[in-house]
Amino acid sequence: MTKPQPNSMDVARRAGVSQSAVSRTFTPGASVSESTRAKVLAAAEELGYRPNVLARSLITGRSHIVALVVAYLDNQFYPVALEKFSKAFQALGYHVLVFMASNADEDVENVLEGLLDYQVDGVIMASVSISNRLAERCESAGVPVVLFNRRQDDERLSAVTSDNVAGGARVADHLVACGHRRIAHVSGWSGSSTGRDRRNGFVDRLAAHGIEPVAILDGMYDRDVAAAATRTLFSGEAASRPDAIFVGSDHMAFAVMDTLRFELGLRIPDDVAVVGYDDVPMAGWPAYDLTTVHQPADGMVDATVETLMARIADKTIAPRILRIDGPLVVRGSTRPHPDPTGGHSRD
Amino acid sequence: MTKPQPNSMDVARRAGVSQSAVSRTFTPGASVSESTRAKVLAAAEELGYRPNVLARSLITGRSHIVALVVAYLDNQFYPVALEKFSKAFQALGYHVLVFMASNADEDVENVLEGLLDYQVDGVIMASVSISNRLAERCESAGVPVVLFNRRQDDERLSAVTSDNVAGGARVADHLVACGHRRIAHVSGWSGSSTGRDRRNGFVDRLAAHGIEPVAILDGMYDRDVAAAATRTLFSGEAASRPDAIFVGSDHMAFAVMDTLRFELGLRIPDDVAVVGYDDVPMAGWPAYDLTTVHQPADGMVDATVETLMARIADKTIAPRILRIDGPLVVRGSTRPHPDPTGGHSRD
DNA sequence: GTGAAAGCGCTAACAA
DNA sequence: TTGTTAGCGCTTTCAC
Repeated sequence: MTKPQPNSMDVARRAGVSQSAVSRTFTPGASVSESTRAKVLAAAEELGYRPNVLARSLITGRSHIVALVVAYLDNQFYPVALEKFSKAFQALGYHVLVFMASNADEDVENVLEGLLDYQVDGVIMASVSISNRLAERCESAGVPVVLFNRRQDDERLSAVTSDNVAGGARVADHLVACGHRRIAHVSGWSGSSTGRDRRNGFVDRLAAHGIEPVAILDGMYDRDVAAAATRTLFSGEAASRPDAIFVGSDHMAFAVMDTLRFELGLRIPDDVAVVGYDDVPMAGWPAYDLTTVHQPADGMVDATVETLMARIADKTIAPRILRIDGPLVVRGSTRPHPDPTGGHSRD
Repeated sequence: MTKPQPNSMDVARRAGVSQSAVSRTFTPGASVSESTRAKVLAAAEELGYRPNVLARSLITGRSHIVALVVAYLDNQFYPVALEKFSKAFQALGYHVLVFMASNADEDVENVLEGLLDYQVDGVIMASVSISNRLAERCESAGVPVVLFNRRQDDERLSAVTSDNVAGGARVADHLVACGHRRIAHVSGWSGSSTGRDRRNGFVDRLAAHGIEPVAILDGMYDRDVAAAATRTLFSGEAASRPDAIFVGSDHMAFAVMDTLRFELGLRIPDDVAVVGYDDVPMAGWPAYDLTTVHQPADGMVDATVETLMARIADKTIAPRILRIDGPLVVRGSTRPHPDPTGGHSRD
């Protein structure tokens, strides 16, 4: 049952050629005559031979393995991205090795060691919560890194995000256009660039409309924290309560909506409007029907893959920082005000 | 910036010992004196040396890589499982290489080749839709396989599932106890063992109660198909419409509920009761509050990991087929009938 | 175009 | 306990 895997020498013997002829047959750019190539292929087929990628990587220095570092998969945006990443890399002859990591310093070390141990050709950091040091240490060890859905102030690191500042601004415009004036924000983790950019874009544009948010609470990208924040928003005087909430991610927005409807008994959008960020598939499900900023996962993944592959091919090229814009998708969790109090328009 | 990674020879020179001493220091069971060990560790630390896992695997025949083959990550059960798998393997010094695969024959070949190319130590098939042949060919190539959340009639393959037959039966009991008599089933893909087992357990137990389902439609584990099935169920005469639906997975159940509420204008559970299967986190969210059969993901993952590791350690051990039972979690999508027509009880 | 030979970084006998 | 010596399976000069 357990046939030992044949190696290139077995194939060479069977084909009546040298071992290097076998290697050449399986090396894309190498020079082999059609006849030997045919003999080798035939022998390989009969024996069920496939070159050992690991052995090859020893000599070429390319493992054809890419690491994906991610903190959690609760937020549907990440599994969706993971699926796309895996398919994209598979099509390029690469494969994705998964590393789960929290913020803990200990984790950072373990993950780093793992990355280096497996000689990964590149790293995608899809987590918002992993320490910055990790990316820097990978780069300084010669392993290209691309940050996905986050960026750092460090300009030496490649990063692909949506245009979070513009997205936040777009939400502000929309809520104002809907006639809202008492607006709250349950933000993404303020330790993450993504959370900060969305908040800043939102708050600044609100200010341009002459509006200050009634409250800004950090939702930590966590359902429970976001739910608690929602309760806080509605615990005070009636006058201080928001009539619209911008939530820093769809994942949290669902928790906010659940709390609003089922715990506080409020109607969406009649009593409170809600806007999210990401446009994960679930946002389009009728149960939520959430107005949200679309993050173009396809485009972001493609850009990330391309950037990483370029840096793998040539480590000397300059890092890229890409911002891929996405539209606001208006759904049923917000409703244009029939008679906007202030008549503010979008520009 | 790009320091070349040091190798064991560099460390040996620096520590003033032989290269094998370095190897021994990093090989758990090897015999090294405390003094050389200390010297090696110091030198390694200074140089930032870590053994190359790939080179090691060439000689040991263990890559410390496990493949996870999966078809899609839409169904929340799979990302949750993936996260647990990755963490569990990381704790054991293994890592997960992801392979996305559809049913297509072409995919089966590509995935198989990928698995063999990377010399993975073991394979977890978490997909319900990948061809049976793949698992068999891995095993016959000497790569241990464990099926996750599915099984095959082939007794030579290890498999870990929940007790799908018992789970289906439990749903039948519950719906009957709730007083329902016009019961429909939107099943999981009938090409999958999981889909068939749940259906059979359900239908057989219903029969024991003297009830025949009003309809059984294959939902293919797909939201759109399940939604279409729901429309079909309610397209006929009022008398032929179900007052309860058992759906073969939570993922489909959400689509069924959305269709029921927002397209057909029906109330759950008043007009129609709905039961799912899996108990993914979302099933507990108030927006759905879905009665469902709990699949113990933790237990299933642990059992799968353990089974796979055992077979990696000793390929001659017999395959295990494990069924891990989970309870029915009753939530708001079903309601006990105040006055059950037939007075059927659960046993 | 082809084979011989050297080595990628490591582990595992084998002597010492 | 230690160093020396063979490889693991492959790619890549280098002569031919």
